[in-house]
Amino acid sequence: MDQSELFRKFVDFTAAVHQVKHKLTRDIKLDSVTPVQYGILEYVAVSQPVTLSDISDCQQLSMPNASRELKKLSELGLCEKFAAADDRRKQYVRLSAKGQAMMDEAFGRVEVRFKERIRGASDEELEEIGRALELLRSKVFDPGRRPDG
Amino acid sequence: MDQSELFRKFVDFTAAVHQVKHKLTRDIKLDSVTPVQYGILEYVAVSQPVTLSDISDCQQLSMPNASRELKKLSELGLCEKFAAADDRRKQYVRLSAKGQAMMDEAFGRVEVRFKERIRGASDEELEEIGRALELLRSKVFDPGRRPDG
DNA sequence: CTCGTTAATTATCATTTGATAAGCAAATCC
DNA sequence: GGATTTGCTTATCAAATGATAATTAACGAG
Repeated sequence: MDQSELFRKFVDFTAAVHQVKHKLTRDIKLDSVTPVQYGILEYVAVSQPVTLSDISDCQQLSMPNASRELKKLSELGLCEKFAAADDRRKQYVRLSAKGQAMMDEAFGRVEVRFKERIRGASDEELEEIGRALELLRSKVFDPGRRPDG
Repeated sequence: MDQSELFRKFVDFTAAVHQVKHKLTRDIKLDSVTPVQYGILEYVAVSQPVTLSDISDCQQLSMPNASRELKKLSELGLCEKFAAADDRRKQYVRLSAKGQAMMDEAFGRVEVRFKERIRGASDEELEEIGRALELLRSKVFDPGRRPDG
């Protein structure tokens, strides 16, 4: 397997991931929350607490736009901001109880679909899948990875 | 590894894939083409020839919106439509020479970045990565997969 | 202390995107 | 052969998103 062949697999794979993820989550996105906002909530849910800058970096939003969307989410009562102890410029963000409940419910529904999707896999296959996820995560899809790292 | 643990890995993994893909392609998207249009071009490039309906399904666009965006791409000289021989209602789409050249160039630039990213991996690791991609592709991320399939 | 930098906010604007209604021609069904 | 369905198109509207400039407050270096 040379690198170019691997690249073709990579392209194909990422397209498939994107499509499958979309299928699993399409009608999950609660009303009153736009797709971008849902992405933010998902990110906060997994990585909280995070700063505005984290959101901006990881969700590829400019700071002004991230700030705007977060303000809306706060107004909806789904997120809370609180000042960082160490640096008073920073705003940490976490889900409110309401936001947490909403995301728990959303993840729960996605989880059901995910399980349908892997239904029929043996224990051994599940192990295999888990190992493959971790392998790719560490060797290819580690967002922090720098070419010279 | 139980299914719920696997699900958590899955969520984490898809987020990472999304983020890495974005990093690899962010400033690739040529001017004069919007992100949605770039997505269409990428899809057509990989799967051509495709029908309007295929694009609508796979890029999650309504038919009217898919039609509109494709019209713009045609006007830019990046795509060509041609009637299907069997069914005169259908419109097949493929890249024009110009569009193909543009996508070749775009993929080429992404490929360079991808190779930087996996630089340092041994031949054996590349094999491993390739196998992992295929495994996940077939067992988890096959977009066509039906729960009862 | 001052200067430059960082984190975030507000305001504003253009563009992109999503959604809907209406229409047409070709295919399919009875 | 008339009704229905499919594949696509056009037009239009509202909403979401992206981009920019200007501002504030806090931090950090010298």
